[in-house]
Amino acid sequence: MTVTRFAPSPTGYMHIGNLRTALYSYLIGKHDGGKFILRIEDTDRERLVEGATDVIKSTLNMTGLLWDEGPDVGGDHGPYVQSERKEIYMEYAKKLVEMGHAYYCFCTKERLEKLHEEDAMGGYDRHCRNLSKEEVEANLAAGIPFVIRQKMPTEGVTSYHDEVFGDISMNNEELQDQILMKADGYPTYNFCHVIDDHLMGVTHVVRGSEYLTSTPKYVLLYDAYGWERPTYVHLPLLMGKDAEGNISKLSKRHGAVSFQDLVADGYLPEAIINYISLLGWCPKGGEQEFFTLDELKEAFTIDGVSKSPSVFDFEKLLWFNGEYIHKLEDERFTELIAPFIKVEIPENINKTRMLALLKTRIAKLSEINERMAFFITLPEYEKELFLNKKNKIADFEIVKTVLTEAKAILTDVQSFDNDTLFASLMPIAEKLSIKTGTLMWCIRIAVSGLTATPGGATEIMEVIGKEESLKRIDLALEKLI
RNA sequence: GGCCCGUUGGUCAAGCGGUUAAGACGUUAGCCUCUCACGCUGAAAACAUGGGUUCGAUUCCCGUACGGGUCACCA
Repeated sequence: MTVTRFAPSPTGYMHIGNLRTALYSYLIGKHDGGKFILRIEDTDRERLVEGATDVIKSTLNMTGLLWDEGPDVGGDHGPYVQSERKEIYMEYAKKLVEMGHAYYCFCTKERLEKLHEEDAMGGYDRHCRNLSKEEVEANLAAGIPFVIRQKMPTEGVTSYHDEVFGDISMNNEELQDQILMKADGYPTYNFCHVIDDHLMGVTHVVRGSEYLTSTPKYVLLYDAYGWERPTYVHLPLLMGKDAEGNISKLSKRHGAVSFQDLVADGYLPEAIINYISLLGWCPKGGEQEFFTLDELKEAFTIDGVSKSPSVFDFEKLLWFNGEYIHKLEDERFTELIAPFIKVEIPENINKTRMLALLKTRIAKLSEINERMAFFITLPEYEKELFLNKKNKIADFEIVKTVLTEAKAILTDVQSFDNDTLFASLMPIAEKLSIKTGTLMWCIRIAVSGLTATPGGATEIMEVIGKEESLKRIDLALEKLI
């Protein structure tokens, strides 16, 4: 059975690139009915951010990436928070020392810093690699702080297979004797993720391609313990493009790049998931572009994952988001939009009708206030707004006539709904021998103060009601005098 | 700098030796229409580059250029 995991470290917000990794990992796990594990990698005690784990969990919950094992839900391989597994790592590290694949290192930070100053790319000089057993015992007994380092082979080549990138080989001389256990007794990522992945039965390691060149070191660890290597699936990076057109790893300088930023800006989780699923992956045939999470589970295969990095395109996300919003049930839309509405909606406004008009015209929820403002307050406008070449309105006489006629009719209209309004006003066009467009153009501007509006004149009047409509027409008439 | 990886329109991308090189976003010209939006019909726009291999390379191999990643007591 396929078992995948998402193993973030709780250091802050949920980066969109991280979310994509979680998504792909989830999809690979679930594609053929396997398991998806959530593991919290909190071994860096200095970078811990309070509440970050909750952000991770809520993001996963909101997007539907539910984990089968992990915090809150438990499982047979817990605990799923690395800080609670501390003893396990030390035990395995010591075992590795005994087997001759790791060693104690007593070098001070100062010495290491000096080494770095002398040669920034030189790495550790393996000073403690060949300490005698007696020296080690003595140092340990004296309580000198230590770390445990992996003993890398100094020659030869280490190779592994990656499902996306193919075969990767590294000369062993490139490999550093990396630290497995830190002086504070916590393991490094380089070590504990291997232990955990093995212990938790992870079959597919899915992560960003920044790990491509360090994976040989991990593979060596599996080999040292005599464990079966997992299947590696490295994902291409997510990039961003800045104002100057430069492309680099997606980061804050490119805008809102955390899941919660996007949600706060009015993007729907489903739209975000749909969009990022297509960033670096393409379904067989490459045609379908709308996917629910279930459809993604069905369609997702590793051979559709791309090797080259992709640039995150906010324009296209916006388009996706608009599509998702437009397809929302009115009721659901009303529910979702509520927290974004920052103003009091007056009594006269038919909120249901207004939201229905707006729903199909906004691309993200945060646009709502700006888009509905004219319903609530008539914008300031000059009478010249009525002039329009296409409708052959060159002077204000026709506008005045139309509005006067309209006013007379509207005063007597009982039911102020769109159909009735339209039917009642149409005779004016006939009487004056003007086109529907011309007729409505005059009225629409009078009741909206805008040349482009969501919905037509009669729809707007339905929203703002009889009293307000007449008031706005009167105001227009005054302007025209 | 060493090592690793990548390179199809502005962006996401299909393609897996022979194609008029799909599709989507964006841009743009129209149509529709009660303006806008939707929808519909079009348009412009791409195989980084030089060598091979082959009857034939966008596709396979090598070099070059460009881009990215990585070399931490961070993950």
